[in-house]
Amino acid sequence: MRIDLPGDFHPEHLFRYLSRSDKERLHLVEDNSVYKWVKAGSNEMILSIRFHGQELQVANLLGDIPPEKEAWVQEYIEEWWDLGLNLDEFYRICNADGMLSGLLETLRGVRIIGVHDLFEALSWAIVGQQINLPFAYTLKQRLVENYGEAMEYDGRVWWQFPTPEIIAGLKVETLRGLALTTKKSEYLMGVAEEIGSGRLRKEDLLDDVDHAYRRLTALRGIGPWAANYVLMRCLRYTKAFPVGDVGLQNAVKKQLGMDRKPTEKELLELAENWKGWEAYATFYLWQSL
DNA sequence: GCCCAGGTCTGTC
DNA sequence: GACAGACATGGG
Repeated sequence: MRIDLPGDFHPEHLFRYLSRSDKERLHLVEDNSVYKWVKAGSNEMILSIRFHGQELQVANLLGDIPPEKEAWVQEYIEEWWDLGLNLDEFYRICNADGMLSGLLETLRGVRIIGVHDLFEALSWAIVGQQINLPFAYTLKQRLVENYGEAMEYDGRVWWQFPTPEIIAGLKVETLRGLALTTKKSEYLMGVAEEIGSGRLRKEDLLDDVDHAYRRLTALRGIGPWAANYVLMRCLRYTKAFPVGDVGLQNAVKKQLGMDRKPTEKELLELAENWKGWEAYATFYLWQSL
């Protein structure tokens, strides 16, 4: 099947982002294609997504894509790469902003790469707090390879992120053994329990960003940064804004040639120009590093 | 060895 | 509400 791409889409940005760690186990980038093992209800597929001009050619390595699942596949990919969003308003904001206008020259067309699964997004936010990104990927790899489901196909091992049920059933000491801190282990298991029990569901967070923020920050281990990170990457609110993010701070420091990181107050002042598109501004600034 | 890393919680004032 | 200290480990 085929999926049309937005006119300004540049796959090299996507490839760069998806390839940024060799510890990533949840998708594979090779040649001109992206591969991912997905479950659509009772159907399992290894999607092969190939870039061909302004369209994607999508296939299933495990067989055909069932006709009744085509819409699911299209929606899955469009949500993953935010293909359905019109960025014209964001571009106008960039062009009117001294700092962002420069970024637009190289990044135009870049879209926020999403994380479908709420548990995975929250886990990544918890794991990645206050550590460098390479180490965060190491921890994620350990979680996936120890507690995720594996499948062998075509001489490779394909992985699913661990389910909340599995993680909730572990012991703190076990997760400590992966080099997670005691606190992070507790946070992870708490979130796993909350989602696994059905008390926290992604679909309940999609309508109202303020409600979603309150619900997320009520979880132990999820503070303002992590909540906004999840609002941005998983729930796709374009106004989510992880102000406390050190990557964002470093990007602004670099763009403005500052000799120190900007304060939160300074960031909020800059963001006055980005109303409604703070998440995209943040993502573009991340990409500028 | 030192500083920093895609922060959050807890206790104190 | 503001602020300091603890958390704990890896990367540069």
